[in-house]
Amino acid sequence: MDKRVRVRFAPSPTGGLHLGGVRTVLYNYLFARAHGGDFVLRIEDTDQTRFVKGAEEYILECLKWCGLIPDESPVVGGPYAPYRQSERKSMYKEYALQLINSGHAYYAFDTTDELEQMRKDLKTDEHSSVQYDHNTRTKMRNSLTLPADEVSELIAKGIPYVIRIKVPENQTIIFNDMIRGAITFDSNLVDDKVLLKADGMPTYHLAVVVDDYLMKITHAFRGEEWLPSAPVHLLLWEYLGWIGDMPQWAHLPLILKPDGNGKLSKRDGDRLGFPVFAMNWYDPAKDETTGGFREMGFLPQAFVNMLAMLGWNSGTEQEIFSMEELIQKFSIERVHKGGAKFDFEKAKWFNNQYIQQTDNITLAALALPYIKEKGCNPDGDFLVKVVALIKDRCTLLPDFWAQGHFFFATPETIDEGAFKDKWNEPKQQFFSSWINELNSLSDWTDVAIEESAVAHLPAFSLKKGDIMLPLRVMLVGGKYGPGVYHIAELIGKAETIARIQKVLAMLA
RNA sequence: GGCGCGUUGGUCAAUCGGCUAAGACGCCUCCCUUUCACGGAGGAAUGACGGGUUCGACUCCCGUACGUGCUACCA
Repeated sequence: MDKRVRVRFAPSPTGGLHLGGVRTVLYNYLFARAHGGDFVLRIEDTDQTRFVKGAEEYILECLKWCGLIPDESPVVGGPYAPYRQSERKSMYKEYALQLINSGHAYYAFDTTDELEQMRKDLKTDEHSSVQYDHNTRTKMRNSLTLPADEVSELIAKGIPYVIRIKVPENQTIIFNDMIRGAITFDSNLVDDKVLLKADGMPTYHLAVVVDDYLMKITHAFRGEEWLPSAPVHLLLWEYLGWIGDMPQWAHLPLILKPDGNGKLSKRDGDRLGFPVFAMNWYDPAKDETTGGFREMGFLPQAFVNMLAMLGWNSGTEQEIFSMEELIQKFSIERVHKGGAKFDFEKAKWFNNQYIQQTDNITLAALALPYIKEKGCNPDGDFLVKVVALIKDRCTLLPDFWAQGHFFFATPETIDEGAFKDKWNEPKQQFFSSWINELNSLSDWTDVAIEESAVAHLPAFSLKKGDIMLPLRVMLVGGKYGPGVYHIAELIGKAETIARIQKVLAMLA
């Protein structure tokens, strides 16, 4: 008896795909999969002035990267095509007209200037924002105030008009939100939203309702910023005679700035040094690129997992979930009501967790581009060994270079300061002498190298601890990295000796 | 200004009337490691505030404060 579950993600192609957007997709996707339903992607490109070329392709690519593939979309099509609202333009007017005929909508001929004037004139200290509603519509030029013949004359003459919804007076509009429960609005405070614009395109308000109906959407999840316009949508479902088919709503909490207040925006990312978009976004109009999580070195699984936990949790202590587990355990009812401040440190922690649980061969392939970018092209098996050794200190993919560059190339800079004040003659002599010993070492393993060093130390009255730091800096360039002898083993005999000699020469 | 939504440590958060208020991130201390990291052991909340209801409230109700969203022929 129950209808097949159908959900949708309906972005407008105006720019990069924001964290919050991806999370909305994710929750939609998880819900659809959990219920054996369909996940559709619908492009809401009704505002031609804000349309950005390439944005749609970018969104598709983001979804692909995240593994959130729609079942129906402008590219793969589907039974309810087209999936771009601009291509559905002709469908909307019919419904707007239907609303006019039933008395729930009307034509309005007010120009932008007239609207502005009205808002200015009626503005008071108490009401800083005046809306076009049951109160003001009687003072404007519309089919409610104008004689019928004049209205048809204006239309016949091609005078631009919009169609507005006629919001009823003194009604309480109630609807149930899957996350927030019952939400109540006073219809007197709801304005007569434009449904059909002068250019013939629908506004979001008409388009969502018509398309959700036509596409048989059963559950509509969207950002909390839509809550205030929900009563308009509700009224539309009712007036169009579709109320029985209205989807169940869930308004998702906002993702907020880590510091200060407000919604997280692209600017905050730039300012605080972390991405806000899923992938790099190039804005052709401004000729600038905004960084994304993908390019910063996040694994898509970690990114998705992190997003899932931002506003939802399973009620257990588990934080790491595979997509399959998320599908199984996610429930919209457990989504938080309050907005969450985005914490980039926690995001990085998720990535580190995924790096640790990824096998070294896969990891080597993921790290390789970042190493090639620096001009090195290590052998595959060698890279896998290096990855195994340094992965626990890597959080983002580029860290494989930062933490392992000395495996692929001789360090360019040497942090002499790290050991120079304790450098002395015996140490100088030890290293000069020891490299000869190393040269004849047949068993080149970390254990053998260490044994060789330990055996050679007493002759110079030195202890193991005396040479550890200098040796490390000689091989690595700084005070970091895995075990020194292990590094020596991996970079090989010739390179080890060469690096020691090089620094010795510098110090002489 | 109006309306909507929210409010548990710095952050994400568990708790759905019994709390000595989980856990994670981050931070700090110590251990391990003669590097760094990992790992291990610890440290830090008078549950925004004020009233109710109740044997008992972080949990329910009301008010206040604060935050946030909307208030376009943008979504």
